[in-house]
Amino acid sequence: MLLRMASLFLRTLREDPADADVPSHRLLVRAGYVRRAAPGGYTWLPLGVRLRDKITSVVREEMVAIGAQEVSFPSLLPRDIYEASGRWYEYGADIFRLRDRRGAEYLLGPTHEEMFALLVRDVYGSYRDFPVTLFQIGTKFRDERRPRAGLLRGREFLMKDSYSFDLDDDGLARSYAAHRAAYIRIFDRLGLTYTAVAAMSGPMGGSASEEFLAESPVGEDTFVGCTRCAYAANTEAVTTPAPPAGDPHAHGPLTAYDTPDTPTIETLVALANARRLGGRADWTAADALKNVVLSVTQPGAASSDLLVIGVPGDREIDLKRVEAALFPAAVEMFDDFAGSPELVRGYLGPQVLAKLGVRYLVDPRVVPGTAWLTGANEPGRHAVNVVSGRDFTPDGTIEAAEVRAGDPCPACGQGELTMRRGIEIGHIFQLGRRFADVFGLDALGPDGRPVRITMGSYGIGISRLAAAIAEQHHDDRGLAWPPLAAPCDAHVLPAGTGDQLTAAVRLAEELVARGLDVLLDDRTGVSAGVKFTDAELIGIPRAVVVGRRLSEGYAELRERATGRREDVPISDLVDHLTGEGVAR
RNA sequence: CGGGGUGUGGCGCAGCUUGGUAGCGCACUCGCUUUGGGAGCGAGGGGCCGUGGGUUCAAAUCCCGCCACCCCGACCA
Repeated sequence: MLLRMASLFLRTLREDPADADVPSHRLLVRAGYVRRAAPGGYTWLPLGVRLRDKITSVVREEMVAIGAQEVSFPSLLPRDIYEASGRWYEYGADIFRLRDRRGAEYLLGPTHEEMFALLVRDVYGSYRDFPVTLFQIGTKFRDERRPRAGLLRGREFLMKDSYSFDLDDDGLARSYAAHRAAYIRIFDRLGLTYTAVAAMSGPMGGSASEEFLAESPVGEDTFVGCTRCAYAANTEAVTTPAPPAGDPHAHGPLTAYDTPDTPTIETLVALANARRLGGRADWTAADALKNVVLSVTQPGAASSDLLVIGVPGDREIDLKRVEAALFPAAVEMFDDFAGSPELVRGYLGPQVLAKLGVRYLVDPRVVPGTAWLTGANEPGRHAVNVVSGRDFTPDGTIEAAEVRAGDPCPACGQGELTMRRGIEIGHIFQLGRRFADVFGLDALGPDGRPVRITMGSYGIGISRLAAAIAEQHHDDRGLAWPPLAAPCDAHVLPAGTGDQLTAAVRLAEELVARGLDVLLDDRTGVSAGVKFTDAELIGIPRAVVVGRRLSEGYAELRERATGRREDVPISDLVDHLTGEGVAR
């Protein structure tokens, strides 16, 4: 199709919008793709709609290619369905809720597992019907705490979500693998640099789970890779290798010392070395056991429980990892020490927790037989030789400590972990039977007995994908779309006062007749320089400048991404642009 | 939700300290010139200064509340 800039609803901005910080947001607004319309909500302008449609087409093609069938659900959903699955509460404040005129409660769908499970239950009943995979492409709503970075994190966004329904675990594994392969094709075709990492499954529950992260300095996810093997994981999913356990009775007796004014690990270690506590002067933060008090609230619960987590003193607690480990509970740092005098802030040790009935979880490095320097549960006192398995017994282990670059790889044990940042563009996981159990999603088996269906759930944030592509494909002049994401295949722009416009229109029409989408800069009274800068800002992969060599029968072909320029006979241009050069 | 910052024509900003009828650049309209790298000259249109209250003869400017946005920390496609 032909887009004529003389009439296109578009106004490019010469300056960066003040509220845009990340490149994708800045450039998408400046180049006239989107405009902010509401907190976390964006208006898509004609160029943006075309961009979105191109990306959507690639996603749709690959979903159809693995046999998925497209449906479309409403966004306005009744409360009871989400109450049945428990997510009315689990999602908490992240859900948009509203009432109709009769007071009935609704939500704006943040994702649609429940609806798909119910749909399949209501339509299909026989084992012969399965497996089946359905998907939709539609608007999702989440009341994000902090929408940011334009399209990267909105409260209303476009998402492709699909769901597989299988009779058994092997089938689910096959559906999952098919989606994984489809996602790889989608992100490859859209020109993204990305990594699939092991992930926690988040609010949907379930087991096997991977996130696709597009590498970007503005990404919100930190993930790790290994220097020696192919291991990659979200930091929340990183596991800590445990050292071998030792003999709890091979240590000297627990001894408490006065350690005034040592509420932090730093001050404690300094004092322990200065006074040679336990007869040694080589204490480090890693010898101390840091005990952090958290307040844990189960979804829908009115009150919260105390939880103490013990980690080596040289590590911080990573609350994101704790929340992932304790999901769906909400976790906060506990700060009401005044109201709980038995918990001595700065001098807390695990020795008393069992007596107090407080749950105690430890880092996997705190194995039985390890001896620690830790609080003595009195202001200004610490104890040495506090031994796990002798002086305290944890209720279990938890991945709560921060992950650091240089940590050993949990997969190969040889390499070290490195940290990178990425934008989550896709998430796939094996849900299992959680929703099928809730809604009684069964198929009648060949033996006449019901078989519980197992589900997979797979998402791609399409509007976020547009931003992620922009993040990876731009320069200081503007956007530079990969061919399959670009709103048009070619940008034709006349530069000159003579017959260039006529020739450019003719060329554009020929290209359109050959199936290309063409952006034609037929604006009059606009200097060539303006057209060039706008073209570079908008970022169509290839531009044809019909200019000063028109009289010789030549036009200039420009490649946006590389900056390559070449004079080509106009008679050859159509073949040039429609030929094998255009990746489909 | 905690910390920091900002709200003035469509966009980017000045004006606020020291109250006195709102200004610059871009964009937009008209005319002439210009036309391969964000053109020049001239003439124009457009703003209840985020919002509500207060102080004052008088508030963009001072005071209080609220709202929104951006950045940094706790969640997710």
